[in-house]
Amino acid sequence: MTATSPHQPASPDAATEPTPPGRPGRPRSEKARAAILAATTDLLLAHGLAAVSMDAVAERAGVSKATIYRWWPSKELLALDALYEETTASQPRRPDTGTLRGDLLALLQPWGRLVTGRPYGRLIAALVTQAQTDPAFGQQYRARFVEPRRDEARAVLRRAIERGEIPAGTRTEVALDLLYGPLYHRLLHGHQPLTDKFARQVVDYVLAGIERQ
Amino acid sequence: MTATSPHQPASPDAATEPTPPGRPGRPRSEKARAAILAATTDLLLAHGLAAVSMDAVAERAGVSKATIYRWWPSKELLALDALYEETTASQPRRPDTGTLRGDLLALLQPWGRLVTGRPYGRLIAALVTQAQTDPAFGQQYRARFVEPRRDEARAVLRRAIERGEIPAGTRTEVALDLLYGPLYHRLLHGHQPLTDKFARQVVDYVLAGIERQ
Amino acid sequence: MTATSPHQPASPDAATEPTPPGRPGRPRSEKARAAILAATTDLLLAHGLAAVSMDAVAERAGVSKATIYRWWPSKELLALDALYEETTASQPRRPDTGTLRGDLLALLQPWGRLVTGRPYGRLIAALVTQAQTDPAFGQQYRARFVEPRRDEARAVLRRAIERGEIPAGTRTEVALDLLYGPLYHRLLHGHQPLTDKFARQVVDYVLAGIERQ
Amino acid sequence: MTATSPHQPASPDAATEPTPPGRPGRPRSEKARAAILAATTDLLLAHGLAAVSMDAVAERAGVSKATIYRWWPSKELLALDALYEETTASQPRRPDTGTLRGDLLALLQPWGRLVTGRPYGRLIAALVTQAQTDPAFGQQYRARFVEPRRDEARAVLRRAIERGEIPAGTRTEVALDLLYGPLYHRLLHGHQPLTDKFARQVVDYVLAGIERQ
DNA sequence: CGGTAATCGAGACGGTACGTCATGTCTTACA
DNA sequence: TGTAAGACATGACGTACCGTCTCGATTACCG
Repeated sequence: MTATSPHQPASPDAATEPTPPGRPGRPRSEKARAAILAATTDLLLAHGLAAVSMDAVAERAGVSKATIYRWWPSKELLALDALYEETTASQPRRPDTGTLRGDLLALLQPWGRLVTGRPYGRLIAALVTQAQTDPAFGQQYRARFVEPRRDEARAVLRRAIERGEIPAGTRTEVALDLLYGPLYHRLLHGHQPLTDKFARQVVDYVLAGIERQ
Repeated sequence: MTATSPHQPASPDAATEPTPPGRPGRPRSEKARAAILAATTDLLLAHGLAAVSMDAVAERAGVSKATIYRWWPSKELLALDALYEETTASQPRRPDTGTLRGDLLALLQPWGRLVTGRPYGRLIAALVTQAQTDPAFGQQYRARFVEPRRDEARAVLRRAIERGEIPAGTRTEVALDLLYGPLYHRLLHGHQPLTDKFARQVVDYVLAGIERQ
Repeated sequence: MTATSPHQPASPDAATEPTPPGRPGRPRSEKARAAILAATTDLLLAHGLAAVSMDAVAERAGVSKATIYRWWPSKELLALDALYEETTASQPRRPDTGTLRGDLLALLQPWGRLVTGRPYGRLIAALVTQAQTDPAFGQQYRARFVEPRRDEARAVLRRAIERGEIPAGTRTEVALDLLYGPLYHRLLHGHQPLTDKFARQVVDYVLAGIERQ
Repeated sequence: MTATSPHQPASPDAATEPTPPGRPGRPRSEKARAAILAATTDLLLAHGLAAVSMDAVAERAGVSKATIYRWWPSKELLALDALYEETTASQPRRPDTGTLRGDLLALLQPWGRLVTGRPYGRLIAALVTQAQTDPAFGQQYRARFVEPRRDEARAVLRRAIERGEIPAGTRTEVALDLLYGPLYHRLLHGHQPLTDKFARQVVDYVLAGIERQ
């Protein structure tokens, strides 16, 4: 489900281009699309997902509720799109510092800074909550926000194996959870701060674990 | 905030005894208290926190809404109490298997089985979400569900240090996040299953990391 | 369905007293009831039934929509009650002028003045329209606004028969339609004005018809 | 306003010919016109005017909403045209039975059968309602559905005067209301059935009244 | 025969109102 | 004082029409 495909006609995973040309009917208003996403982002970062009501978004965006429902079936998926558009200015990175340690730090530390820099923790928690109840949503959420990070880190680990830096038998999937799990844990539970130093300690723990196995 | 103290009169952290004796007026109905918590637990496990409305709890418990609000200021704190009462049949354990590895497995694996055995993941996500917005609630949540587990694991690590099984300089706080973080990660994000085997792999990774540092 | 009985619990034709005493729960707000009916009457006479939206009534009455729906299932029945309360200050009359002609004029002419004095024609048309679609509503409407007038006129005709003023075999039901039908016709279709003079001409026509049959 | 003239360019009372020839541009689609009226008639007789939404008509007729609005400014005028086309298969009649009573019965009884044979009462009520609010519409409605009947009956009465069957001073306008008023009354209010017998009784009452005056 | 101009289909859009639901507060009568 | 019952203001929900609009495609005429 993306922002640029009506959800009733069920064009699953339609292209993201703003308006497929040469189609009958009035084309979609790019202005409205942008206003809706901007209004959603504002409300999201200011007061959390609970404050995002379709009425509030419609009013703030100067748009009718029907227009929102035409393109997004729920406020959760709307929030997903808004957050995605907001955060994916930062393109997927391909760090290559020459060492595994450098690469992992280049992944984890900027991510930590991003999610602690603005109240994203609140949003991620809300999205995770929704994902528990709505499996389709959960799949969307993971595909956009979780898997890309895991893919990056997995690639980094594989390159280290190819370089002979770590053993070929390394359990990479578990390592991924050991890398991101503690960061999410601190982000969501807040029992301790999520800092660059903490990310470095996590990386060092995991590297030590890898080398000893 | 506990179930047995009216929240308006602000008797912070009042004792949990059912009814302070020798007070004027009609005593609190223990029957109502139990019915409310039972109804909440039922709704919670059946359909998640979103399905817990004060109206629904009142109707199912055969109780008036005012009575619920008399003792719990929000459905979230009500859910917290209900969940606590439900899960704390399982007492805090003091595992002592003789080895650090055995102790950690005795902590993590039963916990993993508990939270995956029933739809607790959904509840934990919802409570974490609420904790992001409401700091007082967050403190309650952590004090009841997060810190006790960390305390147990911290004690286990300390005993291992005293036994000389691991170095005295071990960064125990980080280790705690490396132990529980990955489990929470899989529980909440669901990208991979949370199994006994996974818990064991996590423990082994962390132990290896500890020994190398 | 009356204004003073909740429509869900289905207490058909409950008493009209504002609040049955000695019942548990918060009593109905008489203030809200009056404000709702007043707001409805205002909107009704100013712009017709089409302008009566539940939202508009709620706002104007300073009342929540839920409160309106608790007592009236539709805006049509609300309008019915409002109009009834508005017009039934004028009690059912028992004219007795000594002659049939005088009695009939005493019924028809004031009625004609009432319905032409304010824009009631519009309302009656709207209620009649609703009555066509909703039989239950139609029965309510007739019982409140049509039958009482027919009852009055029927009584007048019967007394004239008892006095020997008109034949015992007079077809009174048809006569009632001949008396009120033309007045409704002019009120609703507006092809000619509904005046006192017209009412008098109708009465004279019908009296002449009665005597010749 | 007729179906065959665009209402914006304001060609008041334009001819009904399908397409004025010798004009630039694509000619009006007769197919669309017929489909729109047919769809409207279907909806009208099946569920009443309230069920006639522009969206519904457009979908059922396989036509775009813009095309409807191009030719009819409101669903009420659309319904008027549809109803007119539907009912004016029955041409204006010129009854001549030789007697006034026969002529009047020849007018009233078929009309009664027509309007009770299908749910026209509902439509007439709805149109009358609209006529109360929109004077221009009211004029259209009367010109098409009310005045023609009155014209017929008026002609019948005048011929009776010329034949010397009734007095020259007969108040014909009032008589017209006495003839049609009761029938409309029963049609719209439904308190008693509108039958041939009732029409006959009305005619007899009025004839008796005429002769006595 | 190409240009002009009116239609038509499709459908997106800003609005308004619908009827329902949950929240948290309140008012009463009873225990 | 505590409780059951239940009325209330508030505000969001998701849907349905309204009347307007912007497209591209079609179909006549007129030069």
